[in-house]
Amino acid sequence: MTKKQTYHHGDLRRALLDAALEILKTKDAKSISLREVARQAGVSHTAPYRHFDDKAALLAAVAEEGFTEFGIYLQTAVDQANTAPIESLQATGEAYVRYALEHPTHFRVMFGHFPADEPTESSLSKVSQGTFQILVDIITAGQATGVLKAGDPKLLAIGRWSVVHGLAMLLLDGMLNDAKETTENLVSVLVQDSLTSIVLAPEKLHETNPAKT
Amino acid sequence: MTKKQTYHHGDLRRALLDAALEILKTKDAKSISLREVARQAGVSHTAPYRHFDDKAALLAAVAEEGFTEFGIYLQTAVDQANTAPIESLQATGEAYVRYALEHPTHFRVMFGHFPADEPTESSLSKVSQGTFQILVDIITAGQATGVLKAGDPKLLAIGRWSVVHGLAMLLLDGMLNDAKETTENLVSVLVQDSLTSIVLAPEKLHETNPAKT
DNA sequence: AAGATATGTTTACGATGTCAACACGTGTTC
DNA sequence: GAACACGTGTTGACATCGTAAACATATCTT
Repeated sequence: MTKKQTYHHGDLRRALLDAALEILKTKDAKSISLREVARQAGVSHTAPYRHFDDKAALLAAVAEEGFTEFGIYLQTAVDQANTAPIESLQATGEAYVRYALEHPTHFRVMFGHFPADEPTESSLSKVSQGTFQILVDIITAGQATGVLKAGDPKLLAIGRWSVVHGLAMLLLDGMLNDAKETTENLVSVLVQDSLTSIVLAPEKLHETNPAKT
Repeated sequence: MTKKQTYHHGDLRRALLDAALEILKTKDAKSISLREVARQAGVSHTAPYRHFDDKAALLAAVAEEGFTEFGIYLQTAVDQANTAPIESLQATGEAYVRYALEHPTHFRVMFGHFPADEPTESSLSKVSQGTFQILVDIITAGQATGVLKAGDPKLLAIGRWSVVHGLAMLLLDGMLNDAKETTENLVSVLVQDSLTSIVLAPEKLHETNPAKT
């Protein structure tokens, strides 16, 4: 008997999130159902209501976990890259898109459940802000060492964010299916290209191994 | 009697699309229901099936119309702008985001219903390809006159596309709600900034009224 | 005029999100 | 340790949804 046959589950909230993640491996975010999540977790179809206000709240929690994981993913990319801001930006940019492509359904849940006009105070948006901060920090550092151009770091970060987010979305939506290049190449080239708009010495960008002059 | 009380509707397909568009003014794309569309059009709830395979097909048709309208919107922006490629790119970029913000629900339907891996042969993707072509043409022209840098125009277009699409999406998702700037300013500045990566003489970019030298 | 076909309706089914009422364990208090 | 409140899970119900089948009516073809 592997199951603990208690009436109470122990940590149903956790189990429901896991169940949702499991289902997201197979199904689209919009075709997922609360009842299916409950079924997957082995509980009755209304049990989730003891832990989440409604279906949207469950998905918001899934999204929040996604952002946390996503943040770690990006931070890892930064840590593994050269400490130079340019390489960091390149690495985070590629990692951003890679994550989206590796976790397409989760990624969509993450970005599909924000109320565009409400005050952004939820813990969800706090977490996503944290992820965004990674970018801001790199840029601030790059400006300090004079590698990146001056300007409001937040604004510049939004610019970087837009590029990779747009690219990720277009790829997820299959809009770029008939591009000749490998997706990997496409991403690498476009991210590098876009860096031109923030780097002070663009001519260095296209050296594969940027050497000091 | 304003209604033509015929049993047959006349152009129910059209009416259903209009009904869907009408509902999209109020409701989110994911919470729209086929039955509600039928109700709005004043027909029974299964009537739509005489014109669309299923709900997804109806939404795909809505998306297709969106892309057509979107294409006209962008083309208008191009036509009204200076013929110079840089101004055209700036204008299309801003128009892209503006359209998304003015028609948020429609925009989401447009980009929310592509199967990411299937062969892109639907008439929907044909239309969206056409919209994309506007960008490619501008870039090709700009390269011919030596204003824009060399390189595969399609690739460069994807780069432009990514920026504005990402920006639009992030704005729609409310991820940039606490930016200090006006949305309008934000878009204008970021689009202009991003143009650096494709223009040959970036120093000219920041003149408000670029004069011939 | 007659049959074929296109277009709309009625009815029905299973699935879904959510609510209300109920049942069971666990913790708290005397 | 008994009584009880509360947290957590279940059952049952309801309106709504997407969709299929059977049916009805209008229009087109000949």
